[in-house]
Amino acid sequence: MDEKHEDALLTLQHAGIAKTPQRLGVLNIFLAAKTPLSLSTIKKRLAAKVRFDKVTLYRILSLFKNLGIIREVTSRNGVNYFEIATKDNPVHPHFNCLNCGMLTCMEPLTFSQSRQLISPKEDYHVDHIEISITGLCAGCRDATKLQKRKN
Amino acid sequence: MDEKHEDALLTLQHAGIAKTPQRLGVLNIFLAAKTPLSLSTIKKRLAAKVRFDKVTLYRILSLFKNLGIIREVTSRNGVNYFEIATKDNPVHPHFNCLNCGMLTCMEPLTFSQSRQLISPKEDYHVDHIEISITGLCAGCRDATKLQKRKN
DNA sequence: ATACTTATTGCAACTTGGTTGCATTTTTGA
DNA sequence: TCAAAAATGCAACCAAGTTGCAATAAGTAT
Ligand SMILES: [Mn+2]
Ligand SMILES: [Mn+2]
Ligand SMILES: [Zn+2]
Ligand SMILES: [Zn+2]
Repeated sequence: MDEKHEDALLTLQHAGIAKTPQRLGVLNIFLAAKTPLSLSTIKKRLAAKVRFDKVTLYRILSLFKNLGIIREVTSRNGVNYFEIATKDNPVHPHFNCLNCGMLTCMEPLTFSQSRQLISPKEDYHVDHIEISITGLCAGCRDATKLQKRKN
Repeated sequence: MDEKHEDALLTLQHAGIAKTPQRLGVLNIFLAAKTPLSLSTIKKRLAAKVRFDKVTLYRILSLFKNLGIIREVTSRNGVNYFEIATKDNPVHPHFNCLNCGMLTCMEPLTFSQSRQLISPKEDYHVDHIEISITGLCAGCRDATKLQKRKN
């Protein structure tokens, strides 16, 4: 039996929701992913596994998000990304390449780092802090250098 | 002559683009705003001033953004917000109330604060760091307390 | 295993946000 | 004031996401 498939089954079982092929498919995609996934990416990968309607995918993502199985990662271009939200994958900053659009996960902040971010005078109840860093990834930066050399 | 109107005129002049009523209208709305504005808010406020088409508004916002007159502020719900990008209004974190959706501007980070956020090993070229904090604003927190007391 | 109940999916229709091409109007600058 | 250039408005279009409901699949008790 597939290792990932087992994890996916357990997750749905623990959440107390039905184990449908579509949900297992989505969950396995997240479990295998190393970066946050856009909706279109999920759609493509899921299509290779199981028959599904776009409405179903929206509902599954919304359900998983509400159950805390996945979390949403906001990005510049308004496209929504998602990633798995397990205990060993706490909230962390993301790097967003302006050129290729790729999102990569960065190391989570330490407690003292995150405390520095909040001005103590602000009397807000903080739920969470999202940090997103934009720039050029290593690949795109090198490509740009080559480009410049050519010109 | 209106003070803000004057600022708006100068901004367009400096950018070297035509001074149309629609652009002046949008600019004055931004100059008067204390928080980032959503598209729908801008639309409403502009409609009270001048006749315009939605296409025009999209084009103006896109133009202003490219010229660096305004900047985009990403938010949780995928709705795009914009704020004026003058020298005395540098990039800064935002607080986003989960209950009422309100976005408020926070103090900009100091250089040492922002440097702490980047793990030195990451070989990315950083363009800018966006910090967005979610939680409950003072008003909504109090309302929640009252709610709880009632129950 | 079967039958019943409940949850989930697929489909179609619709809403909303945003884009494109082009004719009309406005602004600019001579 | 007038011609050239720029910006706007309009209509048509596209894509993303939502809703209601009937068909189907999963859970559950017998
Ligand atoms: Mn991540
Ligand atoms: Mn701000
Ligand atoms: Zn890149
Ligand atoms: Zn609030």
